[in-house]
Amino acid sequence: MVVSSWRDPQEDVAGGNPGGPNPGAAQPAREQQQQAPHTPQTPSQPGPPSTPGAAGDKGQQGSGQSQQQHIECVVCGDKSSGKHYGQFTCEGCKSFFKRSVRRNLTYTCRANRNCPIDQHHRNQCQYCRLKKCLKVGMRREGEYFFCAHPVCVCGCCC
Amino acid sequence: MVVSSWRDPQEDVAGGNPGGPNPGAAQPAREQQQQAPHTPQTPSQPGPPSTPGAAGDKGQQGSGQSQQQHIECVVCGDKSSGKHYGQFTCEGCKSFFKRSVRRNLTYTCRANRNCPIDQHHRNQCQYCRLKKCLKVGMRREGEYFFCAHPVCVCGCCC
DNA sequence: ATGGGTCATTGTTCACC
DNA sequence: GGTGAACAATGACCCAT
Repeated sequence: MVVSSWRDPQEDVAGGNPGGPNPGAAQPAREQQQQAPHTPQTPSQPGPPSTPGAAGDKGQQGSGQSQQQHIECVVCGDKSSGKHYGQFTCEGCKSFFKRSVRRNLTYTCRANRNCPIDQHHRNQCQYCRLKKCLKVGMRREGEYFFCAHPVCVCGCCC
Repeated sequence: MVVSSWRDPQEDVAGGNPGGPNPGAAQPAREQQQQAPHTPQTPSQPGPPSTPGAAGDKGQQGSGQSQQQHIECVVCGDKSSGKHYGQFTCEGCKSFFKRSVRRNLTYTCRANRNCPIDQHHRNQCQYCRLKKCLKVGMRREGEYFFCAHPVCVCGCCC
């Protein structure tokens, strides 16, 4: 099923690079960490306007809906697995926030602290990722309950 | 390690002070200890067996031994430390493949492009080693590289 | 439904050659 | 300058409540 990417052995080895959309010389020393998830799946981009962070409704599918709503992670836009620490986030951002908060981790941005945080860049700057987690309203356990607002205006929790 | 002289117009991220000119302390304190040594245990991959005839040939549970199964690297036959880039490989071939692919390295065989690749000869011809890596099905698909854009527009990494 | 744990897998580092 | 063992981070999956 695989192995189809290998070409003529007479050719250059690196020429048969499987999916190297990165022509040119080697990258500078900027090899930040990236992650290859176990099951790389399409991010299913056509997300409905879930208006993350704006509506605190929990009734996303309260009734017997069998079809699952596609809710985006408000941090990186990946597929959300539910509400975590106050916001709809993916498993990755959930775990990242959990680790960061529980261990009081401190990060440093090597750029200008405005790195884009999306599904493909979220692991490249921990500082900016945590910054965005806090910006969108993620809160550690017990601080806020059932409030999806980045800045609470409903008075239900803070 | 540049741009360390800028000031922070924003709020702190982790509660601590990450803004200090401390480019070396990007990584958090290391204290996690649960990381057991790599014991290649039976992968509970729900997906289809990616290596039908290459990797799982160790008869690993024939007697239900609690001792760790010895899984060979499908490239060189050394001891595998788990599945890497789609196949069971050793740490050496894992790192070699990563370096080769990430940096688009080009190698040249000085012989006839059929050098034997085993544990003791794997470093003698990079061309044939990478050739075998690809032949056995190693791939970097699903890996998140710098960005998904053909031409990076994010400016943070490329 | 959501916080927390697990752990396979990837990324990073750096003696060593 | 390449290699690879050791270390660290990530996130999909599972469980408890």
